[in-house]
Amino acid sequence: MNIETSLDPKRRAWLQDMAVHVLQHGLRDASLRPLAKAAGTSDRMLIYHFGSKDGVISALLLHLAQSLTAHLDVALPAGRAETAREVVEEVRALMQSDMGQGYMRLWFDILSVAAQGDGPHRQAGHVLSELFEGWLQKRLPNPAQAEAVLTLFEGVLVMDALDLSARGDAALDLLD
Amino acid sequence: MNIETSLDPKRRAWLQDMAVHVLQHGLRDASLRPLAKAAGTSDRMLIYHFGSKDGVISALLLHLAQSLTAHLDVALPAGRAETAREVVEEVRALMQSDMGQGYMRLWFDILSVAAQGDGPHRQAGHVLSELFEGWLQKRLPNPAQAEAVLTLFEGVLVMDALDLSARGDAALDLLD
DNA sequence: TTGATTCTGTAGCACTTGCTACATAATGCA
DNA sequence: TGCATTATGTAGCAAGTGCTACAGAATCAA
Repeated sequence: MNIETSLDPKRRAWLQDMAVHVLQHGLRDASLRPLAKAAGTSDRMLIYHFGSKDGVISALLLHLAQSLTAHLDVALPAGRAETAREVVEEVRALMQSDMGQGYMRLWFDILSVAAQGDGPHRQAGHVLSELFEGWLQKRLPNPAQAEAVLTLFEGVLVMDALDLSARGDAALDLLD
Repeated sequence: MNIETSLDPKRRAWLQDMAVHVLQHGLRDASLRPLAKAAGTSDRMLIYHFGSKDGVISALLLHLAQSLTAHLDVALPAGRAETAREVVEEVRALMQSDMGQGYMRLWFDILSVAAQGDGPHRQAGHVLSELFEGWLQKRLPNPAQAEAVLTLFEGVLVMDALDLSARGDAALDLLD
């Protein structure tokens, strides 16, 4: 079953392809057959290699979390001196790209399942939050701000998802 | 078909019962047969009276929005002078109740579908946002704060949903 | 070469989904 | 009373769900 061979190149390729599919279509209707089709294999194979659908989704969420941080580091490298507001607005702008929109959909899918009490999705939420908070710490003029900025940014994200960006703009004034 | 007879007592009773069910189980697996069972009728009847599943869900979301504001007004009547932080913390505490948790799950379900571009859910998101923003305006010492406070509160809600309340606490300091 | 283990395709099962066909019962109007 | 509209139950369909059974192919150790 190769339960923990993340280095298996075939699995990596599958995860890569499935990640693309999920970023386009969301986690909500990520069922085995479409996922398998996106990966160029069959549902039978996914079950065989990951044990169950939950196994597939968990591996996929981990892979996506790593992809996101990689993308963030490339798009917005650390080191430039910025105000908290500038940092937030840069990430916010990044989230308007196609890739960003995909991650945003994914994020809300995770939240809605996590809010129902699902363990794996809540854990994925924690991982992503911590990754992003660490990323913020390295770029904020005052790293102690990271928790507050993270929370505020989540709110801004919600507003942007609802096409209510003006509310988010107003909230950014709290950072000055 | 009685397309707009919201006053029809039978429909109102159905919506009431379905709302209870949705607050307990979330919108995510709110399919016709369970909903019909909760309402004491059949899927056949729901389709007949609401036209389609979308018709059922739309009516249900509207009903739930009205219920929420009613609950909020009862639990936290306006008129007492409070700081912005006190207002937020009171609503936040209310959201920890069983009823509040139900609405929170509902809210994230709406967000995750709205983020995929679904019209009716996005509209429901707007309605709920505006209702809540108006509710905030009537209670904040400075009503102009409402937009920023709304955004911040959404972020706090996300953190609480992930059991990361400490992050939310840190963000509340921004209000002082 | 043999034998065991790992892989992969084809079918299919039991279930849930939204929705429809059809027949029947209830209801209001003439 | 007769008729037409409305209302409701029973069955079922086509599609999609996660997952399994079974058979055959590939691979590797002996």
